[in-house]
Amino acid sequence: MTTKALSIKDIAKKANVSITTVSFILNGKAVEKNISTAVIERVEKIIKDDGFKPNQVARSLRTGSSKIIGLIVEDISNPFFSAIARLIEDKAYKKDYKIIYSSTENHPGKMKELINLFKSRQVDAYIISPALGTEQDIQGLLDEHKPVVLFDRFLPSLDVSYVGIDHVEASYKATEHFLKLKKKNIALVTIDLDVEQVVNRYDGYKQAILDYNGNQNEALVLKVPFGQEKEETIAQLKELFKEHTEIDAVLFATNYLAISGLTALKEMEKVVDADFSVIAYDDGDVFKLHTPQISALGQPLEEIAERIISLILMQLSSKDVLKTERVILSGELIVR
Amino acid sequence: MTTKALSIKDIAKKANVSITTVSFILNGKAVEKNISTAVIERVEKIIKDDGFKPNQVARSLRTGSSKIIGLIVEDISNPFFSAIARLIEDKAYKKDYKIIYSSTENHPGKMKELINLFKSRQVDAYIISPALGTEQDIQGLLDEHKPVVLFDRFLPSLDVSYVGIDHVEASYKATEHFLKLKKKNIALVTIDLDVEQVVNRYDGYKQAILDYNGNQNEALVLKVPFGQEKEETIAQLKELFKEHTEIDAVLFATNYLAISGLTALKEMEKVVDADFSVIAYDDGDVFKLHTPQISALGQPLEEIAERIISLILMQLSSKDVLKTERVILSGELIVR
DNA sequence: TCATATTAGTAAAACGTTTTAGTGTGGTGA
DNA sequence: TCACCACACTAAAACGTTTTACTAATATGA
Repeated sequence: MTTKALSIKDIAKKANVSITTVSFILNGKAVEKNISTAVIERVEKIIKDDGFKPNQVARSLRTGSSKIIGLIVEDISNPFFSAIARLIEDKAYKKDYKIIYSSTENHPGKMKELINLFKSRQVDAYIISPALGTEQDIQGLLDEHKPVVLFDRFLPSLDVSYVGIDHVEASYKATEHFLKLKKKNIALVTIDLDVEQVVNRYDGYKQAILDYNGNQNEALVLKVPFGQEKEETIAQLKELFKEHTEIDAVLFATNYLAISGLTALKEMEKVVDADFSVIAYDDGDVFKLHTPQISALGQPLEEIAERIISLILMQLSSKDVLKTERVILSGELIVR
Repeated sequence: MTTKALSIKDIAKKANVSITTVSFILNGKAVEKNISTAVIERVEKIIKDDGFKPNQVARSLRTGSSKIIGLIVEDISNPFFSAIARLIEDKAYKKDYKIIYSSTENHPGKMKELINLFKSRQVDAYIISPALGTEQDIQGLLDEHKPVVLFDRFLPSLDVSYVGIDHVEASYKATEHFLKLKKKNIALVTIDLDVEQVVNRYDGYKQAILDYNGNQNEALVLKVPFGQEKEETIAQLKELFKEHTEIDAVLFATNYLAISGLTALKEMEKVVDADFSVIAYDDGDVFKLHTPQISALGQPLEEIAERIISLILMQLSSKDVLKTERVILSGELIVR
């Protein structure tokens, strides 16, 4: 039963033509290369009847390209990333590209390893949600003129294409919403990381309070250490809410912080209501089904995926290096 | 800046040895092949200093294996699958295997396409959560003696390894829990699909009611059409709950059905409480944070991933075809 | 001293494609 | 009739490895 896979040679033999001819036909170069329609049809019939599929590995070796796009995210099991992955995969598939992915798991060395691994597999393009300190690794790809698109997180020191949302605007909108509801003591729960998209969320929050002459109080800004255990975060949050009973609104800067926050509140038996409002970054079933429903800053997942893929495909289909493009989309405040 | 990647030839030239020698060293066959330690050290130093990484594509072409495992699921953005994917990826990575994945999206033809694509990429092994009607495709892989492990869903007609949980037992446990709480009218919300793991959930439910002399009522079993739009499902559920006000407990047979169910209840303003209990299949933050908290049948994700990978690796490392193994784990009823 | 082992390596084929540089035939124009 | 071109196709190199079969030199045993 173990039949060795057919090769182009078998097809050539069967059709009584050369390997070259079969290859031309396979690659749609038949007319251009003056292959007669009779031969084309004969060969195509055999290919179809025998179900011959060219060996992509050999093809990659020869052409240097693989029709594979590498996707590197921090954690594929984060709903935001898995949703994006699914959408990207779907769109890429339609253009005959496959996705090979990996999670970096906040492990600093892993990015370099992954990039090397992907390179040795002759991956054609890279879609990366970059961790801190991976600038050089990504610059390496750019130096080799590989198509690269960053998303979700941006590295300002790199001249590279990017798709993401305007985090200043998004957290401004959320904070503004609180202020219009006459909230006086708005807390921000964010992470302790000096990267653009985190800083931006903080900036939008601060700017809104400033513009509305709100109550500025650094004590209400909690910066959770990056990568900290969930239990620890919950404990910290409980303390915040206990110490600062004046808090009447909280903006959580990531979806998992919001989940930890809601867990903390639940454990404290503190309810979310008109006197204590919450907005979460990224939307999800958890927030929709929560009692009461939780307002959220939704990211336009479909559009993010669409833009990423079209940037990648443009670079892939162009002979020369295109100039980088930064796509900044708007988050949507979903008031519940 | 565009430096062509180094090849084994460059290393050989630089070290003044043959390509063969470098290859032997790279593959740890140096001593076996009587290469002197002096040469080994010299070559290894050059490899390290120059950061040479062998081209995996060429290696695959020659050896016929790729160090890639294909993962095929219905939808990577389903939290159950993305959680498993993450765990599998992590464990595979440690053994130097990478994952290439795809979602079949309930599209019947896509499985065959994907398998062909993966074959043409010389994927070494397959981890599949099979959709209905894909028996022949998977049998094709078995015929070629490719390592295959199914998970989550099983295809009884195939002699293939499998990792999953005992769904009869799980839904029995859930239903039994309801019965011990003196529930009289226990509804089951499941999907209208004639596959083992779905039928099993139904069987466990029925058996428990039988064993406890409970109230058997087919009208309380809702079989939602597979692949139906969420809105439609919610409407159906509302109708069920409206028509049958006697229902005092509901077991949802999948996580997304539970989410639709909770949404329906929320929209009807019907609360989950002592008089109306709910158990969801698969655990998640949604259920933990729900008010009240929702009991769930948790699957041992870590162990499932562990078992899948170890089955795959065993098959991969064995010369001959191993006999198939079916690993049936227990789901855990998390009472909240 | 001669045959034989052992040591330390290498040349070349093979994996399955793509692509460059041909080849041989028949037709056309002058 | 000769030069040239279009047409229809092909031989062989190349991509970067692994692996088989070999060589040449030295060591060993009788």
